Amino acid sequence: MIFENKYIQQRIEKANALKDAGYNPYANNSQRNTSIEKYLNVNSDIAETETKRDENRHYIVSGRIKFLRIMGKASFVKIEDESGMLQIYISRDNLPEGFYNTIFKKNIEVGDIIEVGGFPFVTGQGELSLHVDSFTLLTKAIAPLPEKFHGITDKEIRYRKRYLDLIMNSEVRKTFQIRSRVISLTRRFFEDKGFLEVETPMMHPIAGGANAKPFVTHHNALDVDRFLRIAPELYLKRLIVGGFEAVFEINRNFRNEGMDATHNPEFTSIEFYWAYKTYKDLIEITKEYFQYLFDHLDLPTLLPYGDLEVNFDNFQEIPLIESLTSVGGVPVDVTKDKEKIIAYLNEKGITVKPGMNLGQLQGELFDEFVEEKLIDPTFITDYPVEISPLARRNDEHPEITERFELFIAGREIANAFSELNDPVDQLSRFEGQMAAKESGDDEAHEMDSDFVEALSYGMAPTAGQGIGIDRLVMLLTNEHSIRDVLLFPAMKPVTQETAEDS
RNA sequence: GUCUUGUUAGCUCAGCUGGUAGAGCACGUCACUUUUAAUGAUGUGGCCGAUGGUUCGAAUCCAUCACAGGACACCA
Repeated sequence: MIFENKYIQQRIEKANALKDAGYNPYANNSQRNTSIEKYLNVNSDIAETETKRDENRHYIVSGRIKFLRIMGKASFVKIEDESGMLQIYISRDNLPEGFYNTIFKKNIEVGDIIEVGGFPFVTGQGELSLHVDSFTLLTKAIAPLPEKFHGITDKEIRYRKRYLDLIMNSEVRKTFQIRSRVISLTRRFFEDKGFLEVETPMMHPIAGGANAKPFVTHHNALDVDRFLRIAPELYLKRLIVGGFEAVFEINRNFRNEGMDATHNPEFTSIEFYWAYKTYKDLIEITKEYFQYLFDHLDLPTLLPYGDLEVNFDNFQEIPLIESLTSVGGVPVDVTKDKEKIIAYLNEKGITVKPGMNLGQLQGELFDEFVEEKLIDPTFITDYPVEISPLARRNDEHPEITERFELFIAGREIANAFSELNDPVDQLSRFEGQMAAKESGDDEAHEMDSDFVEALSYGMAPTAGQGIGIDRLVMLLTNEHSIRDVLLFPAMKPVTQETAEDS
């Protein structure tokens, strides 16, 4: 039985006592006329007055009781709404006869949501407060809140019961407010640039656009399996074929893989595609985008991240092969030779899967020796074609692609390239991926012949980019686990749940 | 998936080399009309994550399992 806990029983009894006394413990007649933040702002002048009070002003505020200090015939209570915390002063003689002793002191407690009216005054300790002359219980909380000083620190409870985390930790609310603003600003930035926001399918017949294992579901009416999308890329490019010249989509992707500090099975990205542009233009718009975010979020461009400090005025641009040497310290002659790379990696105690090609090995070197050293924002450009199945080849150097990934604080934030629009090349790249899949790479890209057919009608030269919103928010809020920027991160069910459900 | 550390009251945590459980907050009762984690007095509260084992005796030792945190692997 869910309410068998004795503290909950006790509070249910209080709710019943209130009902018996004619007070609805779940009243629905809120008269609130200001937020706590506004109240504190509007009345900040009271401190300057001689009496430190103004009985001619009157406000009604609402909030959850966070602290309750009862001192005989008067009490101080701290209530919190979304905007902030306010101290209210309640004295017996300012409320109806008997209310203070028999209702307030007996049946109101921390966690309850109340509404009070009164006038502003400043206490002897100098705190702007509300002198209460009317008191209404709006919602009785029958479950006791966690301890008032330490709050709730158990990460498991914080993630599983995010509502408790939000009640107890106001800075958590702040993180999610920033997240919301980042998404809103991102939308506005691209709209202002003339991009059109579109919605493409979340359920795909072929899971394409990235290398990842998909979630599978079944469509009964058609009796076909569908894959939750791993990326919207191939649909957005179909729209470019259709004649839209600048589109973007902000939404969830799903990948059926491991979970850790930077991976959640569902995550949010923005992908945008821009016709008649190249990856060089994307570098410029990306810098502009970050500038825009920092301006509107009012963040310092020298941003702390854990022990690191990231300088957002210092965007770097380094070709991947060059970075292996200049950042990773790998000798130049090693970076261009398959056998030497394998020998070099082995020497460093790293074993590689047999049959890797030069591009994959260069990627391996990058992951191993470069990625974590890229602290200030760095565009790594010119990726090997073998590890870029959807990117356009460089006209002069067909073994590399017109692509970049943006790294910040040692982590990949964005992936972008001039799109491959040669349908014959695209077909053969898919075939190469098929071959890789045959030889055991179960995350190789699926053949999508409908997409190849779309390209065959002609896609204007286009540049496209994806940005991981969760990781971006982590960076901007100095959070180090993706779970701290997801309101409801994925969790394993606890045993009891599964037993009851089955 | 591997390694590692946790899981004790509603919450935050003690509990040493095995001898039937402790604190603070919260809650109950009493006192208190300017407090700031209010204070003082007093009391209630526990299947010590689950299941087995060792033992006269297990919160404590061992094994298995579950969940979580961290690290690694995987995820270009």
